[in-house]
Amino acid sequence: MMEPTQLDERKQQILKAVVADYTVTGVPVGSQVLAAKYFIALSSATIRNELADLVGTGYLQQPHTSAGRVPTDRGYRYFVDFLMEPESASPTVRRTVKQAFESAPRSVDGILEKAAMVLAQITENVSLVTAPEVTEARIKHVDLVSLEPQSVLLILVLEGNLIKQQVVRLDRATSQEDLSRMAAMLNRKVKGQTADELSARLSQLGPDRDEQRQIIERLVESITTHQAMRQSVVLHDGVRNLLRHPEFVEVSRLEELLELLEQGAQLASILQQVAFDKDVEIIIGRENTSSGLRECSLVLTTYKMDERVRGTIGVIGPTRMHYGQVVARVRLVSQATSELLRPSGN
Amino acid sequence: MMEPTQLDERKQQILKAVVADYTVTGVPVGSQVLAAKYFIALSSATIRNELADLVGTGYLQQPHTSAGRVPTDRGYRYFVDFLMEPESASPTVRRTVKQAFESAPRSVDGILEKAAMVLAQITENVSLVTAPEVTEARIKHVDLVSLEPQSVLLILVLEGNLIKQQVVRLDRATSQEDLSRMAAMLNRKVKGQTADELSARLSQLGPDRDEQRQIIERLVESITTHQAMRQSVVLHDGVRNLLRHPEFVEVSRLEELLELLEQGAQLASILQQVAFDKDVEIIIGRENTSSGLRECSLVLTTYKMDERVRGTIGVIGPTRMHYGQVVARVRLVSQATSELLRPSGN
DNA sequence: GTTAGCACTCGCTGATCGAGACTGCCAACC
DNA sequence: GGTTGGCAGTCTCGATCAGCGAGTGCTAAC
Repeated sequence: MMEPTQLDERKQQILKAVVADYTVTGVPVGSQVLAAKYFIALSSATIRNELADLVGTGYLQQPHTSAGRVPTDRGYRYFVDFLMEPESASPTVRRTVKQAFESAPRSVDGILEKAAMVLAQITENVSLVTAPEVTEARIKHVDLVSLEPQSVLLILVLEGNLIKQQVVRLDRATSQEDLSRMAAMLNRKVKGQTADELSARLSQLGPDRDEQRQIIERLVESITTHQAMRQSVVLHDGVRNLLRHPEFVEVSRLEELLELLEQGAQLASILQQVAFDKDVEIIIGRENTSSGLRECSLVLTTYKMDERVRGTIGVIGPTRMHYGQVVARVRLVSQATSELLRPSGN
Repeated sequence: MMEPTQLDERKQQILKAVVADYTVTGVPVGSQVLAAKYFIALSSATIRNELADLVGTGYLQQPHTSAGRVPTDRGYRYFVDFLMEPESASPTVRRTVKQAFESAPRSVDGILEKAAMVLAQITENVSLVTAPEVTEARIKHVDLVSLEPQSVLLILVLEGNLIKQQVVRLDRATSQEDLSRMAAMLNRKVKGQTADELSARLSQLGPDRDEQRQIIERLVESITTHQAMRQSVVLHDGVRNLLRHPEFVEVSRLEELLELLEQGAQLASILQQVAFDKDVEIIIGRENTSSGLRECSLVLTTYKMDERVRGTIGVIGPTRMHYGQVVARVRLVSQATSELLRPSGN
C-alpha cells in the first residue's frame, strides 16, 4: 500500500498548484503550464520530475501517457487537510444569502427550503439539507383534533416553531370535547419538556379516569416515537447545476446520483453521521461508502436551532470543486440558517 | 397554413402504425418495416406514396432524406384525438399502485408524495402533483399557539385532514390563555365553513371586547388570504427516469426542464389551467406555451378530495411516449388518490 | 391504384493521418 | 546532487474519406 508520505515544501506547492489549476480549467495540467503560471523560477523539466514523484506516491494521476496530471482522491484529501487556505465569502455572496433569507417565510420548513435554494445557487452544486432531528426538542404546545370517532390528529409545536403532525388511531371513539380537555391537561403537564423526559414521567401524569389514561398513554407513545417517522427527509435543490459540470456529460453518473437523491434514505444515513463537533466535514470521492458518490465530494456541516435541535446542511458536487470557496459558502449559509432558526431571535 | 385534413382510412392506419412503432423503437420507421410488420397486403412502394402524402400534410416528418418517418406534433395530436385505443392498466400495475398506497401515511402530503412516486415509477416519466387548492375547503378546526408575545402560530385543519399553518403578527402582546379562549370561540363559529363564507360573516362574529375583536379580524384575514401562499407548490418525482430516454442524451434539454421543475412557479400556472370537466388532458410538444417543454408532452388530469378541493396530477415526458398506456396509468393513480383522500372514507 | 425496379441520397462506421500536447529519459551543466 | 535543455516516443483528438446500408423518389409496367 501507499505509505502516508509527508510531502516536502516544493511538492506541496506543486500539488496545490495542480489542484488550483485543475479546479478552474477542468483540463489535466501539464508541466509547462505549471512552470509558466505558478513556478517561473523552475523549468518544466524539474516540475516533470516532481510530478512523476507525486504520481508515484498516489497524489496525482494521469488519464493517459502524454496527458497532464489530475489530482487523485488522495491528492484532494491532502489539499483540503494541509494546503487549502481559508477563504471567506465575498460581499456579493453575502448579500445574495441575506436577500434570499429576507424573503423566506418564518416557518422552519420555509427557512430550510430557502437555505437549500440559496446554497445551491451560490455553490453551483446540489445542496442538501436534513430536517432538524427533534429527539431532544422541548415541546411547546400540543393539540388534538378529532378526525373520525376513533382517529385523532396529534399536532405538536416544538421549540423553533417546528410543527409535527401525526394521525393516531384510538381503541375507542372519543369526542372532540374529551380530546380538548385532554389536550388542555397535556399542555399543562407537557410544556417545556422533551419527548424523552415526557416518556420517563409518564407515570406521573396523575390518576385520571382509566379510559382517558389509556388514551393519553397512546398519545404520549406517539409523541416519543414520532421522530423516527420524518427522519429520512432530505431536502435538495440545484440538480440543474450539475448539468453544467463537464463531468456529468455522460448521463449514467447523473442517474446514480439522482436515484440517491430521490430515494433519500441512504443519503439520510450518510448525513446523520456528520460529527457535530467538527466545523466542516469533507468527504471526497471513494471515501464515500455509496458507490453512486464515487466521483463526488460532499461538503457538510451542521446547523443548530438551539442546543438540542440540529440538522445537517451541505452540498454535493464533483470531486473537482473549489473546496475553499464551497467550504466558506456552506459555512455562511449554515450560520445564517442557525441565526434565523434561533428560537429566542427575531 | 396546413388545412385540417381528414385522413382516409388507410392513411389513418399508417399514421397509427408509425406512431406505434416509433413509440417503442425510437427509430424512424421506414416503408419496408411498415409493410412487413403491419401491412402484409401492401407493398412498400404503396406505403411510400402514402407516407409522402402524410409528410406533405404535416402529420409526419423525416429527419433527413433517406431516413424513415417520425410523427410530428400534429401527427401525435391526430393520434391521441382519433386513433388511440383506450387501454386499461394491467393487473401488475394495479397491484403496484395498491401496494404503494398501502404503505403511505394517512396525511394528505404523504398520500400525494406517494402518488407522485408511484406515478413516476409506472409511467417511467416525471410525475407532477399539485397540492390541493383549498379556496373552498371547509374548516374543521382552528388552533392558536403563542410563539412570542406578539406573534401567533395559526393552525388550520381543513377537510381531508389538510393542515395549513401560518405565523401571524399581532399589534399587541397576547397571552396563550387569551389565545386559547379565542381559539375555542373561533372553533364554535368557524367549524364547517369555507374561508369565503367565513370572510362574508366576519361581521356576525359577535361584539366581543374590542381588542379581541381586532385580533380576530386579523386572524380571519390571514385565513382567507392564506391559500395564495402555498399555491405554487408542485411535487414531482422521477427525474431519473428521463435519463433513460434517448431524447435526453444531450443534457441541454434536460437543463431547461429541470429549471422549470425546480422553480415550479411557471409549471404551477400551466397545471392550474387543466380543465376540471375534461377527463385527461394531453398537451403535445409545441402546443406548450413554455419553450422548455417544446419537445415534451404532458398528460394531466385532476384528483378530488371532495367536491370543493381539487388538484392536478399527471406526467411529463418526451413527445415520443406510449400515450394510451400513460393515460390509463395517470387515470388509475388519480382515481386511487381521490379514493384515499375522500374525507368520509377510510 | 398498385407494384417492381432502380438510381440516388444521406447518415453511420471504421480506418487513416497529421497535429498537438506531454512525457520520460539522457546528457550536460551549475 | 539537483537542475536544465533537448529530443524521441506516446497518446488523444479532430478531420478526412471511403464503403455500407437503409430508405427514398421516380418511372414504367401491370
